This record gives sequence, structure tokens and C-alpha cells, in this order.
Amino acid sequence: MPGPILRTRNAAATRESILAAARGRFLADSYDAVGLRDIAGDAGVDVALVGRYFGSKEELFRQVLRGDEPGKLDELTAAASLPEFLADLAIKPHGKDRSEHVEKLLLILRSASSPTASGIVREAFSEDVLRPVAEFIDGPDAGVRASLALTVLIGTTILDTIMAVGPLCDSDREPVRRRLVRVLEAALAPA
Amino acid sequence: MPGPILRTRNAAATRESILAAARGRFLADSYDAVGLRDIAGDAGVDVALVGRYFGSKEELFRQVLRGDEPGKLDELTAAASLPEFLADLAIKPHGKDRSEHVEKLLLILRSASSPTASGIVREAFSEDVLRPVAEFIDGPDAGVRASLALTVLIGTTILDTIMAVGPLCDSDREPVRRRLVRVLEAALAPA
DNA sequence: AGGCCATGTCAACGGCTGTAGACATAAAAA
DNA sequence: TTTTTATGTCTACAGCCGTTGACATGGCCT
Repeated sequence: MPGPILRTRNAAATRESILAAARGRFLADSYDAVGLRDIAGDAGVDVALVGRYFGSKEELFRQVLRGDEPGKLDELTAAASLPEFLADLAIKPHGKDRSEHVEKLLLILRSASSPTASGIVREAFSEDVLRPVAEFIDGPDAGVRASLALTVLIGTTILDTIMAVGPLCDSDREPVRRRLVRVLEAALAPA
Repeated sequence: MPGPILRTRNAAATRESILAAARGRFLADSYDAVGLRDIAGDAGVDVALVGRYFGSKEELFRQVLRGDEPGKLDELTAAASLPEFLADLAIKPHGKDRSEHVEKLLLILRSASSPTASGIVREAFSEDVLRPVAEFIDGPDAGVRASLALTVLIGTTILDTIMAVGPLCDSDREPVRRRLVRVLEAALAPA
């Protein structure tokens, strides 16, 4: 982030800089659409460096995904119910103050159908998104109920962040939020 | 198929053949990940032909999307309610007998975050997916309610066709279907 | 039969990609 | 200081991409 002058030789810092630049790019475009030279350019380094610090583009992407470790659900749902919490996540992301949870999901969804990244993405979703929710609700059919709830989160993310379509983003938030809560309750209901 | 037989010279047939091959590829991979040479290979044609019949890769993709015109909603929901109809769409697609509606959605979602295809995809979704549903339910907040319902469809498609993850695909269909109907009712409820 | 246009094939271009090796230089060690 | 090591830069390689133009030939029309 410092000026164009005098990159001091600091391995950890430039590694971090590359990682941050990569995160930014992968948040905005699919794995295939992001070039190593774009990332290197954003980080203000030569392409070869990203090759040296991370072995390959694939490994870099893996590190970006691994780096995102948002807070646990337990603390976050202390104030509200799970449906309310998820509804907020689904409604908020259009602004620039995206939750880290949503950013991780966005990272996953952007590159979901990229031959190289699909494996990495699948594991990240299964491990870091689906499982926490399933373990949190923890009943019979927990997997199905969690998947269904996440279905809504996935859909809203795609609709108003990736496709930028539909009236979800530009209508009054509050009524949409209330409806979302009811939808999520239906998805998560224990029976 | 009898070996070195030459392709009989039939413009319409080869054009169709290219279109079909392209559809197959775009159903399986993202816009960026599909090469014109792959398509040409599947169609048994030289690459230059796809360049001649359709002007560009972008135009070819547009034609593939335009070609998919599934049946209208009115006839399809004659037997069942809209939530039940959508629930069936969301549950079925794992098998190979995908509905044309689901295939169109899959086509859209696969290439949703591809810089070149995103525009085409956005329009196709807005026009051919969202609008029919919104017009069908046709009340106040029709756009929001339709978007929310489609959110579920998008999510299930991504979960068990693109990411092949989650227990949505490999658990008993019927209970999932019942729950899906309730979720969709909550999304579409007029109040 | 002969001619002609539509159809199909081949070859190649410029541009971009990820990756690797050789070189330069700042910073630390001796 | 001199030497060594870590860090950054430059160059280049294959390989694939979409696209284009020149060439061959089948099939229809006169």
C-alpha cells in the first residue's frame, strides 16, 4: 500500500501484499479470469515473485481461501436467532461493508465452476461453510436443513452481487429481511 | 460413423451440430473454460467453421442461450401449485433427465462470473427466468417474491450440480421436497 | 457436360497465459 | 571491510486462445 518508491525488502510484507491483491482480484472475478500478472501488478511486484512465494496459481488461490477464517457462529448468534443472523448476511452484502462470511462465500461462488478451482472450492464450502451451520443446528436432517438455508444465502449473493439483477438489492431492506427470516425459518425448522 | 466418410455438405445441419456441441460444453463448463476447438471437435468440424457460422464465441454463446426456450409456466403449473412446481425443478436435476428450465438456469449459472459472458447471462436471467415468474405471481412485491423463490432454485442447482456438495442430492427426495415446498411458500406468500 | 457458388479444410497470426531459470542487488553475517 | 544469503527483476519459454484469410472441393444450376 505504500508509495511506488522503495519497496523495502521484506519477505513477509510482500507475501502479504500479494495475498491481499489476490484476494481482491478473486473477489471480483473468476479464477480463470484472474491473471497472475494482474495480481502482481496490484501488489506492485514482479510476476515471478508470486511464483516464488506460492508455488503455483492454484496454491495461491488455496491460500487465499484458507486465509479467510471468519468468527464462529456461536458468538455471532448470541444476540439474534440463526434465521435472523443469516437474513442479515443475505441482505447486507450489496454495500461495501460486506461481512467476512459473505466475502468467503463470494470467493467460493465466483470460482465455483472453474475446472481447476472447483475442487478447492468444494472443499472450502463443505468444510468452512456448510459444516459449521450443520453442527450449529445439530438435529436430525441437520445437513439437509443447513443446505436449504445456505441455498438462500447462495442465491441472494449471486443475484445481487454477481449478477446484479433482481429487485433484491434496490428495494426496501426491512420488508425483504422479514420475509427472508420466515423463509429461513421454514428451511431450518426442526420438524 | 462408418469411418472416413466425409461430412455431407449441409449448412443447416452442421450449424445445428455446432450449436448442440456448444450447448453441451457450456452446460458442463464455464464460458472461459470452454474452447472453440473443443466445441468444433465435438461437432466434428474444423474450428474455422464455428467462426464462420457464428461470428464470434460471444455470439455463439448468445445463440445457445437464445435457443433455449422452455415451455411456458402457465401450462406447467396447471397440475400443481407454483411452489410444488419449483420444488420439483429444484429436486430433480441431479438425474440426467434435467428439465429444460433447469438446464437453462445451469447454462446461466455456470458462466455467471465470466467477464465476457456476464452481460449476456444477466439479460437472459432477467428476461427469461425472473420475469416469467414475477409476471405469473403478479401481485405487489412480485419482483421480490419471485427473486426470493428463484434464490432457492439457484442455490440447489449450484449445490448439487455445480459443486456436487451437501446432502441435498443423496438424501431421500420426498422429505426434502416437502420442506422445499414450505420454503417456497414462505418466499412467495402474497402478504 | 461445364461452371459456379456454397461449404469445408488447412495454416498461421498476434496475444495472452502460467511457469522457470538466470541475473542483480539490498541486507545481514563474518 | 568482505562474503554470503535472501529478496526482487528481467527474459524467455512453450502452449493455448480466438480469429482470419487463402485454398480445396463437393453439389447444384444452366
